[in-house]
Amino acid sequence: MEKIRTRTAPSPTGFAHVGTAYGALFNYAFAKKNNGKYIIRLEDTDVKRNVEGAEKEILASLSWLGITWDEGPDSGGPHFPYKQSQRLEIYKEKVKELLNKKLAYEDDGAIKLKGSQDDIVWEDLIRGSITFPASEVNDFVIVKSDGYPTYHFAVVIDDHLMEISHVIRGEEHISNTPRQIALYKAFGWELPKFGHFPTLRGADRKKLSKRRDPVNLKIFRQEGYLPEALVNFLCLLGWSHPEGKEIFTIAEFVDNFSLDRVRKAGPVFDTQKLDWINGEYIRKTSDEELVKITLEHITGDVPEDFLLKVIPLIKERMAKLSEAQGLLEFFWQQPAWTKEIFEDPKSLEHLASANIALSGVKVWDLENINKALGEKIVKNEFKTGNFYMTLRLAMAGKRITPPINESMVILGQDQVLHRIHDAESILVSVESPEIQ
RNA sequence: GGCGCCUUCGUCUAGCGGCCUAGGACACUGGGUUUUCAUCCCAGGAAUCGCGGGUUCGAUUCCCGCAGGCGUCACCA
Repeated sequence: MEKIRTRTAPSPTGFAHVGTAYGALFNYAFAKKNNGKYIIRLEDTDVKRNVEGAEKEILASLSWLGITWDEGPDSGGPHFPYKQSQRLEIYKEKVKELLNKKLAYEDDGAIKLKGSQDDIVWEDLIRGSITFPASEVNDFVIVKSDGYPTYHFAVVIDDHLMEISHVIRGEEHISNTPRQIALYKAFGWELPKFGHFPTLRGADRKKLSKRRDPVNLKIFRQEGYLPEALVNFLCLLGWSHPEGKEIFTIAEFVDNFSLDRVRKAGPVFDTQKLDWINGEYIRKTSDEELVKITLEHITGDVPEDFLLKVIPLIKERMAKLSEAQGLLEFFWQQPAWTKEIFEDPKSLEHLASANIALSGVKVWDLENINKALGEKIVKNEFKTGNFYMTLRLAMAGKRITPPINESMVILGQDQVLHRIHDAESILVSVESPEIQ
C-alpha cells in the first residue's frame, strides 16, 4: 500500500487561526489513522505579508492543541527545508524544465504556465467527482517578477517533492485545484488525491473573519479553554463520531477518523457548545492539574496550595478558567459591600445570630459550622435560603459564590467573624439615620 | 456576472430506499435534588428533511430543474 503523507501549509502572515487548527486536525488524524506521516510546511513566498514571530506562534498553538508533526520547519526531516523561502533554488530549476518544454513562457517579467486544453476532473475524497471546463483554466503566473514562485507553483512542487499523497484542505481551494492539476500534468507527475473539507463559518454564514469572529487560538487559551476541549469541539464540526459520542480525546478521534464521515456543508462556528464541552473537561481534570492551569488566570499572589483547597469548590461551577478569579477573589480580598445588596429586611437578624452561632464554634470544621448554623435557623424560624443568602453576601459580597459553609471553613473563624461584624456595622449605620 | 461547491430542529449533527409519525448533543422552557450559582436527574417545545418535477409499490435518502447560501475568479496564500 502506498505511503500516506499529509500536510498543513500555513502562511506566517499573522496569528494562529482556528481554521488552521481545524485543517491540521483532519490532516493529522488522517495520517495517523493510516500509519502515515503528517508534515508541516511554511508557505512564506509573499515576503511583504510575512509577520515576524508568526511562525513560532502557529507552531506553538498547534502543539498546545496536542497536534504533533513528523516533519516540519522546526523538527526537520528528509525533505528539508520545510519553508518555501528556503527552497527558491528548487523552484528556479523546475521553471527551467517547463520553459524548455515550452509549456511556460515569459510575460512582462513574470513566467506563466499555458492553460489547460482539457477539462479538469478529479475524484474528490470528500465530495466525489468535480469537473472544471478547460476554459476555466487559463494561462496563469507561476513565477512573479520578483523571482518568487506563486502559491500554485510552490505548492505543487513541494507537495510532489515531499511525496504528499493526500492533499486535504478547505473548500476555498476547490477552484485552485484545476490550475494545480494542470501543473502536475505539465510536469508529468502523478496526481495526489485531493479532499476538500468545509470551511468554518461565522454566525453570518460567511467564512470566519478576523474582524467579526473569535479566531485567534491565543484568545481561547487566554479565556481559559482547555486545549482538549477546543480540539474536541473542532472535531465535532463537520465530522461526527461513529457511535454518536460527543466527548472524546484526540486519540479517540484519530482512531475513529475517516473522510467519509466528513460533511460537505460549512458548519457555523458557534462557541456555545464549546463552553459546555469545556465545562465537561474541567470537571474531568484532577484538582492538582486544574490548579496548575488555573494559576495563570488568577491575578494577585495566590499560593498554589491555597488554590488547591478552593478549586474543588468551583470545579463544577466554571465553564471557562477565566471565571475562577471572579468566583474566588473574595477569599483573599474582603468584599466592598454596599447597603443595597442586603435586600432582605431580616439581614441584621441573620447576621447577629450567625455571629453568635459561629463565635461559639470550638472546632472550626464543616460539621460544626453546619450544626451551629442549623440550630440557629430552626430556633429563629429563619427561611434557610434567605439566611444563607445574607451570610453569603457578608462573606463574598455577591449572590453567586461557592458553597458558603465550605468557603467559611477555608476562610477561617477570625476572618468570618470579622466580615460578619463589618457587614453588621454597615447595616446598622444605614438603619440609624440622622433623626436618631 | 462566469465557474464551482453546498442545502435535515436556533446551532452542531445522525440518516447512506421501507426500522423516520426523522434520532442525538448544545442552547431554550418546565420540574426534581439543593443554602446561592452550578453539577446531577426527569420532562417538554423545536426540522411539512430549501422548492418543483420525476424514478420507484415506497423517497430525507436516487435523477433532473429551480431557488438560496457560500467560495473563487491576483505577479495573496
